[in-house]
Amino acid sequence: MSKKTRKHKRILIEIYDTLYNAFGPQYWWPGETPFEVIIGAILTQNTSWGNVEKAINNLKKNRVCSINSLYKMQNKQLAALIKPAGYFNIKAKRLKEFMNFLVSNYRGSVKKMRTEDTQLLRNRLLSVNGIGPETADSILLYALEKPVFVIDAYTKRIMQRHKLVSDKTTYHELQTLFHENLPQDTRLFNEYHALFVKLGKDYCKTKPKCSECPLRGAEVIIL
DNA sequence: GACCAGGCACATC
DNA sequence: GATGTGCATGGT
Repeated sequence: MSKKTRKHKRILIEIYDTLYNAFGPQYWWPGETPFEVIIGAILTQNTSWGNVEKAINNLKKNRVCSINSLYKMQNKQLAALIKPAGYFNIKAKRLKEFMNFLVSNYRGSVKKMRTEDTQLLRNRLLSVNGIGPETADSILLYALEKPVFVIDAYTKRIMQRHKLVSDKTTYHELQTLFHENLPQDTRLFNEYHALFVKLGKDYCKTKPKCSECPLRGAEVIIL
């Protein structure tokens, strides 16, 4: 192992330890079932989680938070129920696209989907209209418990602000960094990403609060 | 009232 | 390949 690689590993673990010590376990994903996690992953695209919860509660109140119900439901009706999550027309379509995918490829069974090879499944998810890299990886990690590191706006922003990666780093490059320098551990990837979001929400928004940030001082390491 | 939030697809150059 | 735009609600 090269000196540089060892450094990367050390820094990524240090960041994790720092965040974990500061915030403790985050108990992610906030969802009761794998299916609900998937719904949330699609609804939370560019949207605050509070609004997503409202939308999911609407589905539950109307007893339609299931594959069968959503598969059969009209786009228009679904859009009305998920309205609080924003982009409701496009998200209704995306949810239905996923239901079609699940029914036609895995007989509507999340469990069956889970037995699919991870790389293959990721590619198939990406081919579904409305599922991009982050949504696919959120589904793989949080709904299906595959060791896949999720990169989101917070992850990118935090890593860039601390000069841990360049401004032009792509989703794939950033993900590869975590995959190559951490043990392939679902629990670790789960907690790590959740901690990034916690840090992002509390300290690393567009207007950062750097003076109180647990990661202050970790600014000058370039990977 | 502006700005932002746990993206993605599509158009255009 | 890079860059711009539409999608939309609810909280700060």
